[in-house]
Amino acid sequence: MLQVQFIRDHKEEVISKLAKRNLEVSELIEQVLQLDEERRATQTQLDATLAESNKLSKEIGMLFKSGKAAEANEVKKKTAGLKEESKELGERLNEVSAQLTELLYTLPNVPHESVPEGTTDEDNEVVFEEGSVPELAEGALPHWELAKKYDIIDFDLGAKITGAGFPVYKGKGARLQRALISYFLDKNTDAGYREYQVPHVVNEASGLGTGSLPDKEGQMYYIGQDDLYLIPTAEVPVTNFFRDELLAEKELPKLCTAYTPCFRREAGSYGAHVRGLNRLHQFDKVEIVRIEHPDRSYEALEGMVDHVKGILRELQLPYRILRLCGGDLTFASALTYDFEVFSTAQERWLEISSVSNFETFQANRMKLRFKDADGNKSLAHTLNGSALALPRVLAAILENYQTPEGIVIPEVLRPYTGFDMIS
RNA sequence: GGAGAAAUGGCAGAGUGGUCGAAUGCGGCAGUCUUGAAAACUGUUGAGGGUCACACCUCCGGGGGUUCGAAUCCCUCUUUCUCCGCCA
Repeated sequence: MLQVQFIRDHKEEVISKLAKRNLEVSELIEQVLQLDEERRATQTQLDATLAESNKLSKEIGMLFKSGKAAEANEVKKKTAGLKEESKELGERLNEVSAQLTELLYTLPNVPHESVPEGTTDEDNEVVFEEGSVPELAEGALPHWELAKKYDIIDFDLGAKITGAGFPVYKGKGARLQRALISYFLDKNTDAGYREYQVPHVVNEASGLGTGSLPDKEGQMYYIGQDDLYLIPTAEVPVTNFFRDELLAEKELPKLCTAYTPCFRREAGSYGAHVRGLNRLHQFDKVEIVRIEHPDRSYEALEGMVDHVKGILRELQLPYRILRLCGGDLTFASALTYDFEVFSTAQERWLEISSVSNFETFQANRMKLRFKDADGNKSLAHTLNGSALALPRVLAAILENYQTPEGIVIPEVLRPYTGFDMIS
């Protein structure tokens, strides 16, 4: 959520920068500013009314104490109107504030200046590319065929017990999955991230904090009976550790990593591009989250990008990095780098990580602040990234490492799998 | 799931209707003393809104109510603890 103060001070800048997201918000901004003014005016009126009745109450208290009951009762009469007035003003204030918040919730984050113009994923800017695409032998298969051939992932079994998009990993497939999780977590903790295991369901406040709620697309699974949401990513529980916190400046940065399953309804996405592991309702992901000082958040973002690079390099997968254009940027993000691996048998790029700086957007929603040595309080910056999302990495490994003899396990994973080949 | 108790500032912990944003202790910060440090002593130290700055307003788990006035009384929700039941 953008800060009202910021919108007030940088109105034109907000409008022109949001135009990068192909949004025309000048009217909305006017409404916001108008509501904000009304809110403050109402607050001032309410404060004055309350001040007056506080004064009278004290007077009554004094009179009663000194035994002047008659005079006290006389003063009492004066408070009736004030009470009515403050009640009305209070209701109006709540209403205006709610309207303002609702409007602010509809405004996405202001893109960073380096975000390229554009409307779709076609306009994303390739900023880096590395690794070579392996030459596959004749008869190379897509991962869903390989999964069947070696009996390591069972989509039908998952469909039977749950539904489409909930695969069952079997035998060496399950073991490889576990190996990847351990490997990623080790890489992250080696880089200074503290490991967490977190709940896989969150409450509404947490969803609002990261911008996952309001959930207009119905992306999250909702458990109505208990008013909880299945997490779409570990970002939600982990970032919300710090909701309503006032950190000391020296506590920054906070580096966290967590493995969780992720649940996404993905309503309306069907077709060839969602085959196999390409898009699932439940998948595993290891996430990294950072809470940063505003002065260092972009440095941190680049550091996260380098970190993910290092992992892909070790796995020896061909990958590229995209800087997302304004039209493709997610709601809360100011700047996002997507990582894609090349899946050889499908001959397409698969997104396996998304690394973003949210600046103060989430911090403002969740009141995540820090205090410097002089006692000044500021919103912190939040960042996160996948390191990494499992299923597509698995898909790429299966496809890129296939040989006529079987699937070769990447060197770095062998200590974790305990085998070097799936055949 | 049933019965009971509790939730106060960074922490501990007073406060049961009136000048309480809240005693006291610890912690933090600043100073005195000291070559330096510790100890001791002195001062200071919650958050949000609002203002050029004051004033002023709000906040004692969340929400609602009673009252001229609520940390204090009532209702409700959440969480924690104790006991019982169930259970990986």
